[in-house]
Amino acid sequence: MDILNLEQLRERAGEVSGLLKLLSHPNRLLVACEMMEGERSVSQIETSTGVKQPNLSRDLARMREAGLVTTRREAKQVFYRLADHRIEALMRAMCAAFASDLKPQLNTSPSPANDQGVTQ
Amino acid sequence: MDILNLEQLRERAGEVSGLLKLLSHPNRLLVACEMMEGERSVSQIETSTGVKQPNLSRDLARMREAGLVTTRREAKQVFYRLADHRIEALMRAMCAAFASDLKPQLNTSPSPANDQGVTQ
DNA sequence: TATCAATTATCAAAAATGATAAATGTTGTA
DNA sequence: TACAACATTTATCATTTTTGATAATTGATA
Repeated sequence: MDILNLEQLRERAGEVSGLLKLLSHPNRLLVACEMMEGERSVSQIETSTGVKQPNLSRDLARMREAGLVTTRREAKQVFYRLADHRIEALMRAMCAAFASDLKPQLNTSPSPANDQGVTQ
Repeated sequence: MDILNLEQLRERAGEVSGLLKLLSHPNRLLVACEMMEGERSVSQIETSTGVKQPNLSRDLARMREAGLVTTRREAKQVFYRLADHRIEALMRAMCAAFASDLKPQLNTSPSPANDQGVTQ
């Protein structure tokens, strides 16, 4: 028995795996990471990630429909952000999990040379 | 700037998204969840998840090749387990993120019936 | 060799991807 | 209003990948 027991996750396997699928592509993962720092317009995301706009828009639409992100329109621009605390928590957890063994920059091995304070 | 900055994740976006892709299918997600509780034989996983063996084996092979799980052979049976602490941490984080707003059964509400102390 | 456990091979159907073109919606301006 | 410019979305297509099912194969044990 772990944090979430299998039975519960079985019920939600489809839902959760659907969300994960949207994070399982380099472009969309970058997009989601970009939004960890706050809301971003489509143009901003296009510039920072290098994903071509039509494909980016389609990816954003999928993420929107899945409830991964929400939008806000301001004049011509549409701003995207991570939908809720669950998603933010997942992103942080992913970063924590996968950053930890790449470079010593996490709580596991305090590196003085690293100026990138990790908040968890 | 967040826990893992975008530049680092960009470098690893392919790698990480590749791992996520393997968790982004209901069957494989269930398989991974099953292994959160310890190593499991292919037959055990087949039984508990209901995934047909050939497809399960193929999925397990992909997870193996991606470094998500490792194996140990004992007589006729092959036992699978999550590869390392990163993966375990990711799974726990996912469960935490997605269980938290479903039912209060997380660290937020200590359940005495849970005998498997969670190490994070 | 017979049996059990697991893997590999094969195939058709479904879905995802990247590229390009066309169509929206919004704002400012004549 | 009409129109142009910008930001975003939708449509379309060929290619690749994934999927679920079935059959065949390998490996280990008695």
